Amino acid sequence: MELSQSHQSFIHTWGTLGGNWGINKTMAQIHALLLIAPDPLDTEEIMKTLVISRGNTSMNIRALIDWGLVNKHLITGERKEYFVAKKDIWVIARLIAKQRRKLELEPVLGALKEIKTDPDAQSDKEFMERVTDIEEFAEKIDKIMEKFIASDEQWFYKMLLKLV
Amino acid sequence: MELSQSHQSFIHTWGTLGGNWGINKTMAQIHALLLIAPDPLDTEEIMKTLVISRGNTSMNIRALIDWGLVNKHLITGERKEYFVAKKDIWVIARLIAKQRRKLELEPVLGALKEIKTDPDAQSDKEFMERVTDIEEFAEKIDKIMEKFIASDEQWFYKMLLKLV
DNA sequence: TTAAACTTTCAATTATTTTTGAAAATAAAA
DNA sequence: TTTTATTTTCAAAAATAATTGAAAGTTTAA
Repeated sequence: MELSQSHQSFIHTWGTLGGNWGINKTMAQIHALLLIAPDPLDTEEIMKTLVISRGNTSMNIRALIDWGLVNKHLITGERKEYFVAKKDIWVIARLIAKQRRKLELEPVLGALKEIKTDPDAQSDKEFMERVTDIEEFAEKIDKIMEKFIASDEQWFYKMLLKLV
Repeated sequence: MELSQSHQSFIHTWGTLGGNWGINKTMAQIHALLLIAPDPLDTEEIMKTLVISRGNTSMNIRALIDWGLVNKHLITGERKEYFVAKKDIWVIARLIAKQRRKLELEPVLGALKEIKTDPDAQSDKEFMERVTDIEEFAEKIDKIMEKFIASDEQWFYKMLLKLV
């Protein structure tokens, strides 16, 4: 598959954004390619289009499937696997939020709670205050994300109306 | 300055979190150290406490000041500069959101708009739909961040009440 | 002025992350 | 079975990012 200029820009943009969001560049680019592909693609085609190795392609497709952003698509009579991306940006955002919450926020919350159990820390008033402030803040962000992840699109738009 | 176990954990945790948030590890660790330091610290003390080089320390303090997370603190009669971190987690969150919006979201919005002007793209119905969906979503996130950045703490708590 | 105190810069080094590609594993077909 | 098609793994290589530290730059004091 030849990529037009605008398709390339899109893949590049999505790749850069991914880099900022804990998704590696190749993973984001494969995702971008599948997002704009009208039909399911196989590994071979993804490799060739993005000019990346077989191993890299395989690993990152796997990751996309783990995150729930991409699904396998089997074509009867064909042996190899094809892949399709979920197209709804709302669904995509929720899936990404879910992973980031799990991989980043939860461990930090755990670590902060752990720190607060240290007797040394407890005797340091200022320090405890700082840790507690941050913990409470992180807890709130966690709650918002939880809500967001479990929500439907309507909730999001209602929220926007209230906010903006 | 000797760091207690809990202080070390805190600095480590904050450093890890920073890594996920576009802030480099050292920058986040210096920030963490200043967050829990009862008094302003000078470059020498930061270097020694975190066991990092002078150059690294200088560059990252500079970055923290650019982001608005840290302020210089001059002591009369002393020649060297001391540094203090803003302690209010609410203020910190807004300052970080401001940078991330500028460095990450805005360029993506720009790129998406650019892509939409390409005649090639405009004739590709599916592609335009995808790009437009993402653009509209990003626009909404941008608006929320703008609101958040300009808001006060009350706004945030009111929002939380509405949401959760 | 000059010297001392302190800060910044940046080329070179070191550490970390990503990618490759060939071999091993798996699965379907003959 | 055995062969062929396809996917996965992972050690080594390449690419990228972070860090050092010594030299250059600044600023203040003498």
